[in-house]
Amino acid sequence: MSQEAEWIDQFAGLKRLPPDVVDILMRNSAVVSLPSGSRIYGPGQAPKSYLLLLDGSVRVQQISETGREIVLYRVSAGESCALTTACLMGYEDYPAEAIAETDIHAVAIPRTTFEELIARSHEFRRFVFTAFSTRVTNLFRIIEEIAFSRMDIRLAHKILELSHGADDVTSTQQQIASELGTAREVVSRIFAEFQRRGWLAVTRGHIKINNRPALERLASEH
Amino acid sequence: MSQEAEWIDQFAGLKRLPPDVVDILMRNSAVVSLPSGSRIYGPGQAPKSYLLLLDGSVRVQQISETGREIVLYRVSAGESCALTTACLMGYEDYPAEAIAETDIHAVAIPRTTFEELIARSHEFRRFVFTAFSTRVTNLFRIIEEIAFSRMDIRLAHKILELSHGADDVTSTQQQIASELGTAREVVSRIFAEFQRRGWLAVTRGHIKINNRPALERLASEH
DNA sequence: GGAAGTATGTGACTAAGTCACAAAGCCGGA
DNA sequence: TCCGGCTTTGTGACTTAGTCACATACTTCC
Repeated sequence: MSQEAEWIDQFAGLKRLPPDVVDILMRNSAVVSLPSGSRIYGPGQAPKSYLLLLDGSVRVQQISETGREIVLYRVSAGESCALTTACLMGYEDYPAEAIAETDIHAVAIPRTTFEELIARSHEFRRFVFTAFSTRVTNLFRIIEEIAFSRMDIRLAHKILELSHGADDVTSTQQQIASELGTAREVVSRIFAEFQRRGWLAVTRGHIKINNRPALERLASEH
Repeated sequence: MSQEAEWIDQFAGLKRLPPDVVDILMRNSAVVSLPSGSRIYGPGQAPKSYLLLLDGSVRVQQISETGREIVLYRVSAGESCALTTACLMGYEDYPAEAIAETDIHAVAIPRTTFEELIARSHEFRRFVFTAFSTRVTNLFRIIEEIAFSRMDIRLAHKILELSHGADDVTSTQQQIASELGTAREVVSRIFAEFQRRGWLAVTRGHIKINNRPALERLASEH
């Protein structure tokens, strides 16, 4: 129980749950582990429980018939698979694919327990709906980006995002292309231009940022 | 009250609500009317209540800085503004814009009542989450289309959708371009090609379908 | 009938995606 | 250590999509 009391602290939105609700949550949830690379949900693999991620990272993406991919969002430690849950509750098939990017630990809440928590607790509702709206807002942003933004701007943005403030990014061009839903050749050509300008140094599987302000300036153009 | 009892029948998912829940719903909701063209939500104009559309049609769209638009989805009579509501409950700003396409009548449920209904009724939760997952599924489909589909295929698809089974569509090329998030010139050129093939006849503000099977064949190429 | 406003067509150009293939880097085994 | 196979990256040639500028055509209404 003390171990369980620990995990709940990872979720800011759940800290204020009343004790009886915490009790229901604890009794009916389980901590699960999955190895890196496992497919958590996908078409024909409907979600069965609400997941709260304790550790690791989950990538949610769509794959086209021609094999091109686009990353819709990531679920990180301390977050929940909010949209999946909507599909779970609406009994709809989940049309995207969720892949564990690292080994992960998560709390699994069965559908019936999830419903009970929703019914009982204002705080839990708030937690769930806030997660929803964050994801939906983010999806809207992605649609806007794909439809209206230039690829060089999106790429500058993505490199800065992947760098986490450091100057080195370890990723292949194909992986970055998949993040953005474009073709590898396009990434290669834009990188060539960025290198020509002295903003980056690109080697196999690796990008070094040499002029962060320039990238930030370009990224902010949208 | 009999008038109110009528509107609830328009929503298949609400028919089985228990009487006490119906009572709460009736006491705390109001039927509102808005003229065609009114902006219902938008950035800086946060939703204040959950809307159930009785009559008319609402277009939810995004507008880029350069003025290009894209339609995300429509809310029709008998449906709810599900995504908006998530933002309402999550207290996040709604990043898209909802416009009444026709004069509309809708039932407005205040946030606090909405929460009470969610807490009390399994059927109401089911109704809300089903609407939610339908919208999210649809957003995923749009992202896939924008990112991976050819414009001629998307355009064929859209014309068939706008035709509602008839052979005439009344719409300007600019309106169709906005639906698809592309530029008017692109629509004009693809129409030129469709006309060359004898599939369409295009006049000012009007499209006549002359070869529906051909359009369907192209649209189904996905 | 003409003016103003709206809608459509088109050329020239840039950006992005596709296809085919070459070249370079990496890794493991002989 | 060197070689072969695999992965990653680069590039030319081409198609598709979006942008900009402007011409032309249709409508409406005075």
